[in-house]
Amino acid sequence: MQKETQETLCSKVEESYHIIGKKWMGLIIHCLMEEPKRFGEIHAFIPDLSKRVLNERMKELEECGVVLRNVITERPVRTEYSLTKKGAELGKALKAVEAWADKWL
Amino acid sequence: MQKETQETLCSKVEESYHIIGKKWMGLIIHCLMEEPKRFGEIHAFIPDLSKRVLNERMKELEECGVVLRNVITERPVRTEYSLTKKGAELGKALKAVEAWADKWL
DNA sequence: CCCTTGTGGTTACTTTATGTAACCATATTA
DNA sequence: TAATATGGTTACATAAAGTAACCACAAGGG
Repeated sequence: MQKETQETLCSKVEESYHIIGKKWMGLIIHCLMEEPKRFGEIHAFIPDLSKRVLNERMKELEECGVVLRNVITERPVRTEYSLTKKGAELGKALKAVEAWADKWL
Repeated sequence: MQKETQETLCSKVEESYHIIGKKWMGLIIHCLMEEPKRFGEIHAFIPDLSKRVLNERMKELEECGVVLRNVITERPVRTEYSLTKKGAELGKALKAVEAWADKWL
């Protein structure tokens, strides 16, 4: 028998876990916190993350407004990714998780 | 050319994102924050999460000390999952993410 | 002119993770 | 005797991620 107080899931909460619950998302946001970075720099920072998936993640982060993509039209073309305000605040929230990690892991 | 300040990834940070970066992890911890719950209750709370994966996630959470499994030897056998101290503190950290979600999503 | 370099991708294919539905063991109840 | 309830487990299908080769572009060297 279920409890009477049938809790229900807040869609915002659900959506946030859908974002940070994807593989590599946390680390990507973490590595953009200090300063904007180029594609290759992120890739160098997280070597186990393939270019294919990194590109996919960056598109997702751009689409949900966490990251801004700035294509620099020099040659060779460079792309710089930076956190938006929204993204920077997500990064700050994730610092709580990192503090937990530092204490417990 | 890479920057001189070659940042390197803290393994604790990496590990924490390896935990919360798995599908459903955040929601499972979220739903255990109020009170301990049984297998079926978690499953009812997150209907799209299959029993197969839920069971797998609970084993992982138990193994990394975030969750405690308590098998109640009544019939039918019931299993109650509760957050450990470590898990409760992770939950508190995740509240920062949920607050972000509430503001930005 | 052709060849190599560096960037940020993309492609085709393999491997891993997750979803799905059926099944199981146990005891209680109808 | 059959159905119910719990917390799983199993075999198989689909989706996500890993891997390595490739591409476009211009710059620079020979």
